[in-house]
Amino acid sequence: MIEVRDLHDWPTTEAEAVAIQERLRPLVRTDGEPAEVRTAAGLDVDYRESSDEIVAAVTVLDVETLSVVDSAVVRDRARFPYVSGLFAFREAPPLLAALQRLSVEPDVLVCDGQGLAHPRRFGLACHLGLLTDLPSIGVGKTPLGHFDQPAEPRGSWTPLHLNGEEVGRALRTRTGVKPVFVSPGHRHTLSAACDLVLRLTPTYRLPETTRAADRLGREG
DNA sequence: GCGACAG
DNA sequence: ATCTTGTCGC
Repeated sequence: MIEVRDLHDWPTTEAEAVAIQERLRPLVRTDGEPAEVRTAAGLDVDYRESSDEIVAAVTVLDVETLSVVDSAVVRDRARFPYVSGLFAFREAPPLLAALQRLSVEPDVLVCDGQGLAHPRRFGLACHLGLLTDLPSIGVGKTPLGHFDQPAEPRGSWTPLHLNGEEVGRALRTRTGVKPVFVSPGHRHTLSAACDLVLRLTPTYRLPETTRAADRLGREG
């Protein structure tokens, strides 16, 4: 079973949330990657009409066949407003609860959002990876930072820069379609993260892990 | 004052 | 995130 480390209290104010990010950022490891990735978890959150109701969905896929081998859904009420840069304080609590309900421990977490591509280098993927101590990566649909357009063919990429640092890549997962934005979360390198995203993306723009979690959250 | 702003 | 029209491609 996935253990969630008790590294911080859940904040009420933005200042408290920022302080937690600053304190935990040095604990993130950006080296290494899983020795072998047999299973990958997709994490996604669905927002309902009240905008206060949120549904966290996690699906574990066999990386070879891309079939779903485990899943969990948690309905909750958001306890933190949406603030760019403080995303995790809104989405992480139900996602962690869903992760704890899994019976299969995935080799890597594929998060819907950024990892190191974050103003304080502590995006959702870093936060979830650190609290579970699992390898994690972020795959965002919208960039946080600046990039040049990668070449048209699938697999092409360009660096994603933020505050003068290279924090991730704009990666073309499908020829002629706008790229996704990949950055390391915890215990994972950037290049291995991009390799994994391409393996999880044989057909569409977004990884099958994310697509499966999105579908599950929409139903449940 | 103006633009930027993960989901 | 969600809303919404038009266009392209399989």
